[in-house]
Amino acid sequence: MNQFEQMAELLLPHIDKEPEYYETLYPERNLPEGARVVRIAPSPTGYLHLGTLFMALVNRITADSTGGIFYTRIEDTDKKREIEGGIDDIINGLLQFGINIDEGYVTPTEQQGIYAPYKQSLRGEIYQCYVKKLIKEGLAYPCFCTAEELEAVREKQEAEKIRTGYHGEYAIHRNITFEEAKALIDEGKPYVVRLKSPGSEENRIFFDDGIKGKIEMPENDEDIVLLKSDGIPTYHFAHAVDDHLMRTTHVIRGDEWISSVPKHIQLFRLLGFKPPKYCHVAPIMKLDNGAKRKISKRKDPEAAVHYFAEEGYEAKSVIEYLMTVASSEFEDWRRANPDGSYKKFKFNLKKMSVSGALFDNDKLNDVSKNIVSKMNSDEVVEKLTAWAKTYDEEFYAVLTKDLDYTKSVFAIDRDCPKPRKDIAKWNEAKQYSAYFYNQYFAPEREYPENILKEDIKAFLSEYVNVYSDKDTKEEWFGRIKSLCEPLGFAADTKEYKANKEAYKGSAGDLSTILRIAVTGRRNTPDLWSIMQVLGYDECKNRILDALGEI
RNA sequence: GGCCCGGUGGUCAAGAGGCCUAAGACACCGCCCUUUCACGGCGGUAACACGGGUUCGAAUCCCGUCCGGGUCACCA
Repeated sequence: MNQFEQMAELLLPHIDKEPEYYETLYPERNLPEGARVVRIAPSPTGYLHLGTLFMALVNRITADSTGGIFYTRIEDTDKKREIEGGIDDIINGLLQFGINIDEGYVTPTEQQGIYAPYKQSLRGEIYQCYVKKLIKEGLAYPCFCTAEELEAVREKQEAEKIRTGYHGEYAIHRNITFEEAKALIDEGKPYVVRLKSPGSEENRIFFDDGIKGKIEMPENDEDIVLLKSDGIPTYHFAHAVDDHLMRTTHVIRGDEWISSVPKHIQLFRLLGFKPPKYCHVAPIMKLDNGAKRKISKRKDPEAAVHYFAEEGYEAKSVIEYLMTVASSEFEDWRRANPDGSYKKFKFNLKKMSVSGALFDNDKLNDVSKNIVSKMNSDEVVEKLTAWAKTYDEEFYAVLTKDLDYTKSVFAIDRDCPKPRKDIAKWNEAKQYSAYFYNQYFAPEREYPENILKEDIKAFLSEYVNVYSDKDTKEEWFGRIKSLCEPLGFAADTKEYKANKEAYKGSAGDLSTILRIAVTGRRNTPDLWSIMQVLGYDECKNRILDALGEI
């Protein structure tokens, strides 16, 4: 045994498998030409985040567009930051947004696929096997530096204005001998295993990013950590081993990773793996006091995807919006395919924006209003009550007290060719429908200023006598018209516009008065429908009530 | 600071040297439709960061400046 082989046995005596074992255990995939194998590799350090959802979506549609595979892999290599329930939240969250998973953690508890396990904490021996190989080849070594020592080196480098990091002559343990290592280990000193980087800053590496195009960078010369002192791999190393063994073809991830690509490519080469195609996606940004910045879990409520559910956005709306961000071609496609599933859209990574888009709430609302407007009233009530049940119990009780009534409320101006678009999210529904429920009906009747109080009073008191809930819409409006002339109002709008001086107002003004009397608002859907839903007694009471106020 | 990436209306963006007198969508404004509000239709305001090149011709190619963003861990 040479020095390196001795070192390998010293550090990883329990590893008895050769890489070939895993190469055959996890064979190449048999997929049609062009099929892309992609993945999302979340770490359970927090709740499902908008950025993660977006990344999952982009991966999902990449797989869908190429007949490939989308899998999940849990990167739980950081014990310190892990939170309880993190996996559940992320996987369930994706599922709730309709992002189905082909392989890996298909549900929070169920793994699927032959490349299992899909959780890094369960793959320790695999990583160690490859590390052992590297050590044997003299490409990795133990480093016994403490955090303090590393810090001291960095300060020195900063003082001397040298590039910081564990490289070259600053890589203290780079040439450690077997004997030295053994002595330190016998003393019980903790250590990490580092890569003995053969790279040089003088060399350039090139790669063709699937989104950003050609990128050139200095080669990696840092002796990066492969195995942490607890024997768990770092992201870099786990990425190389897992994405190779799981036969990932395209690594689609946030562009904060771009600067690590030289490390990753080096790792793949040294390990004898073919690097995947890297596709770096720009993050979703947020405007903060005039400055653009990456959307942050800590500062922005909409960063945690829970926010959208709480507000009452349909998962579909959020996805639809994210699709418009993912591809500028999507909206055109949507116009051509108004009812098709977004999954049918032929997504092209190259068309993605290279710089981060600002999260646009107006746009989300617009997209969402369109989606809600396409729902029929049954669907609206079903979704709305489901939302209210968990986020607004009181409203839920009000809505479900008489479900048929609620359905008729939300059927107004809806099950028709030109449905209204005034609800983007369910938490707006209470305000929208308040005057239909006496619990919430608190009218502040403000009549148009150009109409005299006495005319309002006269009209309302006349109207209450002729009002019938048996009228068709035409008959109903006919009654309002018939009250016009006697009160000095124009029955015909065109006539009124042509000859305003001759009248106190028009039929439109009178129906506005009625509207205000009945609903307390000036802006409502079709008044006749509203009065039909409210019913004769209620309408009459409200009109009388309004009359009493004047 | 080093290394990367980027900069077209308020926002998202189309744009690959002449089709650009620069699309489209959101937002905003106006008009039409109309019993209100919406919906719908029509129209409008508004942009190639700046400076040098290259070229007959530049939003597009090159250089510089400025401005944004990312990254420099035993985090991912």
